[in-house]
Amino acid sequence: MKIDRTVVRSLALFDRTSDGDLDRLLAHATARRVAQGDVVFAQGEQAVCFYLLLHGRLKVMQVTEDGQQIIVRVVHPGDLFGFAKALQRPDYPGTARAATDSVIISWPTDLWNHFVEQNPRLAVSAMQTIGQRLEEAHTRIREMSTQEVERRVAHAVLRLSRQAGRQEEHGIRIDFPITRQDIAEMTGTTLHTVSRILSAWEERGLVAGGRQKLTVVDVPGLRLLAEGARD
Amino acid sequence: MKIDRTVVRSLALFDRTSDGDLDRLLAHATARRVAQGDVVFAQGEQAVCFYLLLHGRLKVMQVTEDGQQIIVRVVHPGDLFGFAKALQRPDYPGTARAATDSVIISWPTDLWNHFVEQNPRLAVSAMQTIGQRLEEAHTRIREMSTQEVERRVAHAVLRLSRQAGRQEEHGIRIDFPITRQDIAEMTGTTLHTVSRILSAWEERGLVAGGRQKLTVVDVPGLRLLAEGARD
DNA sequence: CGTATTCTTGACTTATATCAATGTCGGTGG
DNA sequence: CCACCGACATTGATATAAGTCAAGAATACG
Repeated sequence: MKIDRTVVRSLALFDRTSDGDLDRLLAHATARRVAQGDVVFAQGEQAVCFYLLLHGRLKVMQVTEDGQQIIVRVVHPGDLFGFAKALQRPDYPGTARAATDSVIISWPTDLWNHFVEQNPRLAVSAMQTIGQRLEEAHTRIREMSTQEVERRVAHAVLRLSRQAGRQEEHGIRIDFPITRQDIAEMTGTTLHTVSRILSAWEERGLVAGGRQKLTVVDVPGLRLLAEGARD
Repeated sequence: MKIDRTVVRSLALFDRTSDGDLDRLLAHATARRVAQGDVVFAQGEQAVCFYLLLHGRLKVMQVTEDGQQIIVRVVHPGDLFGFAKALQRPDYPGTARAATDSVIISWPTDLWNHFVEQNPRLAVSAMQTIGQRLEEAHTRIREMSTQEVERRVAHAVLRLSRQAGRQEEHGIRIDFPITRQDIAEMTGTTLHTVSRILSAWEERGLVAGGRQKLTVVDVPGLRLLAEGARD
């Protein structure tokens, strides 16, 4: 599949990369379409490639030994993912599955160190990307340690509306199919609790739900909840 | 204060750094002693320096708007910390406090990008360091999402005994002063619950406690608990 | 249409937080 | 050197948020 250079060029990751360097990077890259539900790589697999999402959405999941599942993160267009080599790991720590039809680029992992060493500015960019991800993880830890479930869910939904929201007539619609179960796995709770919370919010006119759909109707109202307003 | 080059040389971070490069790095560095309880940098402060811990232990903490505190991580000798610039942040996201008398090296933040760009192999090392930290964070998220408090505490204690343990007559002693409150803030629970759990463990001969002290007596036993053995 | 997900809702249980009181250690200063 | 004080720890009683169990309804899809 042909790589659309204008799309790649516009990504923040390559802000400071020269056209020449970009060409050299793309020379070794492969683009690929993945259909909704397809797995890009599975937990425990040998890490043969690292990836960049051009279009669509992916969910990265982990399963624990006892079969419990959590969503580690949602991959948005422009995000690097599956860079196990940066973590000194031979295998992928999670499974990446397309939440909607998507387009990805991949490189062989062997090239990671090479690219980073040849291309220090890219190294800085990549490091900032990972750094941001680390900060997100710490935010999540902080929320899970100190906040009750409803606030955590409120934060998660607001984050999704920011990162994957599309303005629609009645509010901001999360632009990919997402289940209550997904939200539960993102916030460390159960689908039952999420369902109850969303029902209550719908009652109060904060959101509008539906099967695998979610639209935030009243952003300020939700934000108030997220910031921990008492009653 | 004079920098001990042999100590620095032995760190994994500089594995692949040449002697010449190392000299150049250290030329701009400042070493400093910090006493127990001292703050190296505070949450929200302008990030003027980034640091490397040579000796001792630090706790990195965050306080939420509503005053709750969590321990983001424990810094061990050889760890980089306070590299806010890698996260594109102007300020420190947390507070670093010496848990015991420590020795640190610092560099001005301005030099971070410079060093990384001049020194691609260091970039790779640094990225691996951050990557490992990311993975630790994900582990913590996974544990908080899926495991009950006792298992989380067991994991936290085992991790500490691995990273900061010193073999003693009756077991592996955590080699810096640590309170029940600290453990609570590391696992997202309360000091009461931690106290109850540790008392129960002491009863069963798994650990030996004491004021700001903790010794793991029966590692396999604790590990069994951590892995989630039913009764 | 029927079949399979996804979602809702109610009743019940339980882990863990909260509230409250008391105990103990270890350093400081009189 | 001893007494006292503040920080840390223990432990019981009670409250409650959220999980579990169970059943059914709605929606999408083949």
